[in-house]
Amino acid sequence: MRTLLGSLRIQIPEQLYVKDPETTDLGKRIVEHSILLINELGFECFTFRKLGAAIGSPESTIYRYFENKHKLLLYLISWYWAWLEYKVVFATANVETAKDQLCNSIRTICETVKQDQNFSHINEEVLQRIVIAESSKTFLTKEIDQENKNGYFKNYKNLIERLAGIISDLNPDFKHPRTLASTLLEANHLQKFFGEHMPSITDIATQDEDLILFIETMTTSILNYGPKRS
Amino acid sequence: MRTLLGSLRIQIPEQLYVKDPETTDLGKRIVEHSILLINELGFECFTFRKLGAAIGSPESTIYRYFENKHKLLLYLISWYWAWLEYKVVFATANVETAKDQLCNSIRTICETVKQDQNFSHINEEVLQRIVIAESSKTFLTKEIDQENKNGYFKNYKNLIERLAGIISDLNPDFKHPRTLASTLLEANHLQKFFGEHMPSITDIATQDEDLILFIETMTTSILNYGPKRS
DNA sequence: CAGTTATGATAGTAATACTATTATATTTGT
DNA sequence: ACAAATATAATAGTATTACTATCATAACTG
Repeated sequence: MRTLLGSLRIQIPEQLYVKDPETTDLGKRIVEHSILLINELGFECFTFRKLGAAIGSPESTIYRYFENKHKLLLYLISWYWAWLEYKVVFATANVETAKDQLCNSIRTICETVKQDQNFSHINEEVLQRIVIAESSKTFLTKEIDQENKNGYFKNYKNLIERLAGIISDLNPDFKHPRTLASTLLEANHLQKFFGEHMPSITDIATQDEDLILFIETMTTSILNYGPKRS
Repeated sequence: MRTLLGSLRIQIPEQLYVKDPETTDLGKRIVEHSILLINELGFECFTFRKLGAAIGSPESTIYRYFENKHKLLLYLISWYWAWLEYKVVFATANVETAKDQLCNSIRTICETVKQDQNFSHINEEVLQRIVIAESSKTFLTKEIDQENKNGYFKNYKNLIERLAGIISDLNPDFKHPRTLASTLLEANHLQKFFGEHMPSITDIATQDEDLILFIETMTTSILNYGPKRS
């Protein structure tokens, strides 16, 4: 992933920030420490004041980069979706069959991120934990329709679209490629969270393999079964 | 459903309230109007002060029934899970095959609630909308482990356990009945939400039938495919 | 080196999430 | 029927949050 992060820039909808944090050291420090602090405190207890304290700047400075903490979260989660989409692109490049492409994509999505590819100021491992615990809060709001219209969820949609494309390649008759894509993406988060915090309602170990098996089986079986005119 | 609500009481973990709201008129008014107000404002903008204004009582009175708005939400969502479990029990009673039991359960879970069975102070139709948009906020918090230990999610777990039981009856070899149960339950919410607010990433019409078809197909195909030693 | 821009330091405001106090109803026991 | 207990109303107060505003200074830019 070194080359990826070295040469390609993760594109974030510019409506999500006031000033692009990638353009300054301070901006990068804001992003870097917001990830650590949201993970540590949870989004509800996270405040710009605390973030300011963590980086030694007043909260008013952070407002020059992000309008509010909700948009900062949207920014971080958007970053993750774009990053994940690139990982999926790489994982499916030069792969012959759509079946293998889908398996590789699922594996990419479900694999717990390991720290080692962390060359930028963004700690992807911690960011993934934020995505698992906080990402649904970005859209489960009363402002969803307006924010969706504003393009805040573009990167999420792109990822779903890409997965749906692979699904359709594998089975062009399948009627719900997008629904399946978003279901498997979110099921991954949900089950990871339950595995860690409500183990009694999971049958899945905390290792990745078991969850990948479930999601792979679910996906391939619905695609095999779905169009079969029996 | 008349008899159900008339004779059976929905059991809510008593840790969720300070004083049982079912025991007084005021308590019922608090519950009734909290449902309407959370639906109207969204959970973030909902406050005890506004709820007090809606029922003509000071906010301090509401604190005598619920410790805070998070616990009030937990109470409402718990109520829904218990209610849904009873609906599943009725929908599967006297049904011969596990296959039909599962189909009836899925139908019960996925059907959009219609207002007519609203005999109590609880408007189940509106409550279902709250469940769709807000229920994941009950567990996606930093306090999850403690709250889980305290039994706040008992009713949710009961429902998952019941569904998992039916799934296991249908296919005793299937390794992930709980995971499948929680996945289909939450996928239902997610897709209903996306269908209404982010239609571009769904292939599912806003009618129930299409979503039920997807979830039924997903469930039955993984159960057919899963254990098949091919 | 003047002018712009970014940041720091500090203050202020309305709203939120409570807690506390006291007065007044209402219910309950005898 | 009346005292005692309890529930609710009315009101006030506090720390924190989510901002907004102002001004000084530092840093970069033409």
